Amino acid sequence: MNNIAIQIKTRIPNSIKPSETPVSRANRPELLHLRLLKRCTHLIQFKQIHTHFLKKPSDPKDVLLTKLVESLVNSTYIDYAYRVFKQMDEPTTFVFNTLVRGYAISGFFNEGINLYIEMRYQEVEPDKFTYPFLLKACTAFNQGKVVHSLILKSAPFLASNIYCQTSLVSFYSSYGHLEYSRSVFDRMPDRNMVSWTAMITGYVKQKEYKEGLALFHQMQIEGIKINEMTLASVLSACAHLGAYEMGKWVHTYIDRNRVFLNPTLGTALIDMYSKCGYINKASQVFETLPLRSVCTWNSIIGGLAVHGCGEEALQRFNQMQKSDTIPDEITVIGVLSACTHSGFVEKGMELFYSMQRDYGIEPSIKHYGCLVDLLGRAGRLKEAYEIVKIMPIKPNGVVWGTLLDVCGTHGNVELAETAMKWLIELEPSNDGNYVLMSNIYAANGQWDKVAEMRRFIKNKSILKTPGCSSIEVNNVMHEFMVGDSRHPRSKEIYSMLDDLAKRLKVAGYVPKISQVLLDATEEDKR
DNA sequence: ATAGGGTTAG
Repeated sequence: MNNIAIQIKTRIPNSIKPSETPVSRANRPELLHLRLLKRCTHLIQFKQIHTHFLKKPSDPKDVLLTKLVESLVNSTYIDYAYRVFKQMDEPTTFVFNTLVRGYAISGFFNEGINLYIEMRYQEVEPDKFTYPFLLKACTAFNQGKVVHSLILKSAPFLASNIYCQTSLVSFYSSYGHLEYSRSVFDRMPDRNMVSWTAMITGYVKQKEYKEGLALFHQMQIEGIKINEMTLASVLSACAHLGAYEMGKWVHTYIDRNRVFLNPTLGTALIDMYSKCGYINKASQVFETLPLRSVCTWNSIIGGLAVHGCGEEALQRFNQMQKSDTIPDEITVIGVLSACTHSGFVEKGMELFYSMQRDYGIEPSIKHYGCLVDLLGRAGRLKEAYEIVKIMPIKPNGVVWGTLLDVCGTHGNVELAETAMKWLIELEPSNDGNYVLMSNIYAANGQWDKVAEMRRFIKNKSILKTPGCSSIEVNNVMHEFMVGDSRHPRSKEIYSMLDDLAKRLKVAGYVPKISQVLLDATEEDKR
């Protein structure tokens, strides 16, 4: 840590004591400063060089200060970088850009935006680097729109810059405005792999998985190169859709083209197999990965958890800690979920109450949600309700919904009603809650309450989300809704379903109809 | 010096 200070003292004594020997050509202090700057990691080292430089500044002064600002920003010492910046005679576009970037990556978004304003006041011209950085400092849709108009109005020569445009595509999609992303994307004169990937990722992040995959297919038709980032997004779409064939195709592509399975792509692949129901394949991929990140571990642990492989999930958790990977809050959610799905109640509680001490992770509302589920599914409804009552974070709809769900499983109508009261406040238009409550009444034979519930739903005009499922055939995703007749071969499909139902009946399969809403005919329930 | 990536409780 003090190496650099020692080096300054031993290697350039002439500038510490200026009266001694004259500076030789081979020992020019400004070059030494620059060389030493590259090796700085701690703030104190930067300060030493800075102080040393100020005592005997070499010309031009701004050259070293610029380098110093850049190094400080890259080491996230943003406040000190600003102090150095203030000492400059004529800050350049580069320095302003660097500071805007520094503020944006350090989370001081307003400071970043203010610095851009300062830049324009001082009549320093923005360049092609300025706006991608400025967009990183934007924290609201409207701010990004302003930046977009700034580009169009005050820097029209940048409007067709691929970096600025890709930044806009990605900015708009992260604020949920895919139509804006798409309009920028469609107007781009040149699109490369990065811009296509940004647009695909935009769709995937906004849960428009089918559109994301469609764009990926188009990207391939147009012969654009793809890389591991593209494929990670595509696999995420496959995971959410359950598009197993497409996911397998990506895996084959990776193998055939020797795409490097970096931790991100590996994680996406594991998650795809796991969400498609192939937990063994997920484990296989996990084993073969050369590098794993905390997300990789989280994905396999969470996958094992929901597949009911609690023992294996706990083993992975131990293995993870032995491999010096620090668990994060998502890891804990995965492990708690493993305990829930395998009935390890005590183990789960132990983890919950020690997570702060052992891992420095403060329980979030999601962890409390897991705890309620853990106790509730095990039938310990009283304790689950106690947690909801005393938890330090205001319980949200998920927490009350969890409680409602476990009340259904264990037939506690009274507590279910309590949960429902809160859910009417917190999630008034979540139709699933009303259906669940109604089913709980039905299972308990309280048909009058079921009818009351139904009137309530009708009065509040709550729309039931249509049941929807999808299936992939020859790489095309087909969506089906309840009562759907949009498919060109829907008549054939329904007659096939009838046939299947008959054959299931013959085979002794009994559909679970006890909890179907209301007093429908036996036939409809089935 | 710039743009794009994976995992998260009912």
